[in-house]
Amino acid sequence: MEKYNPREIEPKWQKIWDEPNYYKTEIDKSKPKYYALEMFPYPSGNLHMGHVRNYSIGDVVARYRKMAGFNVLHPMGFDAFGMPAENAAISHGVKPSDWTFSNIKNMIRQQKQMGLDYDWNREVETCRADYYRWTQWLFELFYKRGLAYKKEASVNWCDTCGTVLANEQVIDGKCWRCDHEVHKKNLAQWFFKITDYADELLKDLDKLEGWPSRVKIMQENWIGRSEGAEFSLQVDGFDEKISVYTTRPDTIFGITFMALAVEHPLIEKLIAGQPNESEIRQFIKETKDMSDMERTSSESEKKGIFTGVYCVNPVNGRKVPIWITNYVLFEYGTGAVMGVPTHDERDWMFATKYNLDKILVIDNPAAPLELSKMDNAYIEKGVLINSGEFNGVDNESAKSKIIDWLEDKKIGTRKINYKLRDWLISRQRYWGAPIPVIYCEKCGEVLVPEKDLPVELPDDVEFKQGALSPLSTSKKFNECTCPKCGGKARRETDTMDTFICSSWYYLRYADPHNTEKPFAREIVNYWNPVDQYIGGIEHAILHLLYSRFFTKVLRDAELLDYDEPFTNLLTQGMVIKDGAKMSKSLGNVVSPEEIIEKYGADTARLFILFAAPVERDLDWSDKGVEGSYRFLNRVWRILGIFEDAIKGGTENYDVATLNDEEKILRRILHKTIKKVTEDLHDRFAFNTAISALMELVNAAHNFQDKKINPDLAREFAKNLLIMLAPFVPHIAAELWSKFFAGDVHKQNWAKFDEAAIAEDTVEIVVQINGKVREHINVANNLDKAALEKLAPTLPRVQNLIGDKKIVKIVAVPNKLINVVVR
RNA sequence: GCGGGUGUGGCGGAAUUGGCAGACGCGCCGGACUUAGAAUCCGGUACCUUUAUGGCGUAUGGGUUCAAGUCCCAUCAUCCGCACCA
Repeated sequence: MEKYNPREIEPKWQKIWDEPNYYKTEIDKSKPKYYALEMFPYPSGNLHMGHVRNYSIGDVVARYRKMAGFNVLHPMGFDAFGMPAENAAISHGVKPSDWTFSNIKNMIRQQKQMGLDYDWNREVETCRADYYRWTQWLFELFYKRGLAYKKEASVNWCDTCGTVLANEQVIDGKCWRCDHEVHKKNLAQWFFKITDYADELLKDLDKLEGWPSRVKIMQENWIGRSEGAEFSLQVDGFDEKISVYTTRPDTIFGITFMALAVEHPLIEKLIAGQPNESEIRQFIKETKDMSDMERTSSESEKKGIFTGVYCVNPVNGRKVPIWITNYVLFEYGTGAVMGVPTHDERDWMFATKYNLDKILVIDNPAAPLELSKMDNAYIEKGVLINSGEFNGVDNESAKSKIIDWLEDKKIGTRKINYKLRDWLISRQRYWGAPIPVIYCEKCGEVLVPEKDLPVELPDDVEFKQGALSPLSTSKKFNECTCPKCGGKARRETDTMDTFICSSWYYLRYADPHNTEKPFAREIVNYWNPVDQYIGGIEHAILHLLYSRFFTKVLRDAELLDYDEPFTNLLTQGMVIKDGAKMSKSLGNVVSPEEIIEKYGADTARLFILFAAPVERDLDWSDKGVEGSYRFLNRVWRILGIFEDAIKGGTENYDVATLNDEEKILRRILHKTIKKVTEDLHDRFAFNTAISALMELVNAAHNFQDKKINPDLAREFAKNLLIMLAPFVPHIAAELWSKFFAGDVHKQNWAKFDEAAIAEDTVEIVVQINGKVREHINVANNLDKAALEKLAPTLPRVQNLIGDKKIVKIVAVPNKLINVVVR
């Protein structure tokens, strides 16, 4: 047989697979369906190793499931709107669409070079009008359901990107894309009301058994549900109340001051005419000028200023001073906080700094507290004191009792709060889906009628760094007539956050050419939800939370009939080299295309799947790649050695004719089938599946200088190639074509023969006091009682025991015997 | 600070349900083939010692158990997420 030459065979098979309908997927109710999906990429222009890892994992899953009898949907597409295309326009004068489409073309070429089994008939590109038409349609659906609204708010603004950002897209006070500091701006913006679904998004995390708990915990924290009470304090001398939210109603009798966020709307009224008004205004200004990072860091010093006004604690009538502070967040709760220094660390620090009163309301029954000796807030459990009729109640049960009492007396109410904010979806950018809204002087805000969708992106726009939305520079885009009254109107010039485009693409794959609606309900109900979603952990909140939200809204709109979009989620680890993530600045980038050129796609795939478990970070090793290449050569060579035998073998043969050595090989073969099947089907343990295949090939090497039974050789080759097919599709297809008819990728998955695995005798371990002292061969499945009887008769055991006494014998069939002596 | 993960040879990793620690691969050492090299093939490779029916060993210290990498408690290291959310 000729030498293994991936450069020749890989393009050969890729050409065959590229024929229009080779991977075409259709609904087939005779088989269980399986939807395997990798997160679609942003078309940056080139695949990186992270993509290679992602797609290699997905390809094994999809190819294996196909062979195992599932009707598999495995599509690919591009998350094609976004800033970089626009930056290319700004700096190189290239049209964003040209830049994007040429990048997509190159990435598809690279994906095909990897031998991935996508159904390209279903490809979606979110920047195409036939896709964003439906993104706009979905926006209108949200609008009609009261889930899209425009309001003026303090929002995150990134100067470098020249646009606003959602809370989820601000990481440590910095922009998720360009890493520049973000600051607050007051702007009228579009929001999606994700908070309406906060409770369900939280509760349904329990349904996601197939998700890593890490991701679920991150989402749980992000949603940030808390239970508490809301009540108001009357402002002394004003006809105003200050509403506060607290999770510690048990400390309500300990309020000694009131703390307001600098943005609190009541402040203007309170400070007008106060002697230190200008000083107060100065403090507010300074605080507002601080960066978000500084302001929200728990490290920063707590500062405040007294308004000169008091309010009244409704539970005990105590008059407490109202302060304006830098540590109360306007966005959360009511923007006002009750100050209980004795039982809250922040309040303690604040009260200490400004010499405010402190009242103990919870005592430690084990070691009674003395205020004068405390240098910290007491935040442990305890019993209420100084709390009227609640004295003596333990603080945990007091929480609920006090809320009941507040409700009874109509002072306050039980309240659930979330950290989750509504999703800010408008972007002052060009390369995105235009928000389909028209502003009419008479009729106000009007949706573009469905029949007029899509609102297409114009091309007479100017791209300038930092300028406002480029769409506002397009005359033909801006000027329009009102769909209601026909009068002069103008269009919304903001586009949608690209995370909206990616919140529903996995639905479009199911029905990608539908021109009547985004997708047909029954088709989506067949293919979706996604059975196995695969991607990076960086989307733990962003994309994965938004998609869950979309799914629930679409379900309520009766467009689909399930609750969660992704049944199982696999978060792959990063590809690192020399201890760091591959990056241009570190100069440790390995180009997938170079590796494929040198060793072939099969080697690249094999290495990346073998080198580490999928969830863990993968250390790139050039030597390791060579090892994978070596293995494929070994496979090629051993089948070459067996060539005549394989061709001369038959498929149904009498196993009894095999000699002992051949029986051992056959046993290893069937054990391997069992192991690989388990590793692929329920564990995604690709690394151990591959190591089992390596062991099998090593075992076959015993026959390199010997004659091998042709029937066994054929059985071996057939099953080996079937098992290799999902991992290394090209070499498997090529070798298969040399020995067998048909297409290896359309074979049924290998089945193991339980009888072949069973052994007559098994080796078990004999321990004395837990230490291995002897290995013996006994009949397979020899029972406990027999093993217990056997142990003391062994000469070695008798020798070692000497005159010590046997206290106990523990026997585990097919495993071990432990003789306990004293 | 809170929450979560991880810690096993020179390296990547295996041990799935508490049952022979180190599978498989890399590297290294030795051998075969070769004029020689490459490639390939075969063998060895945790550590220690008195070299064998030996001891010791899975971050550290303790515990449970006939038996612990695996379970429990504490500590250390490291990575990730959140972080003034009242």
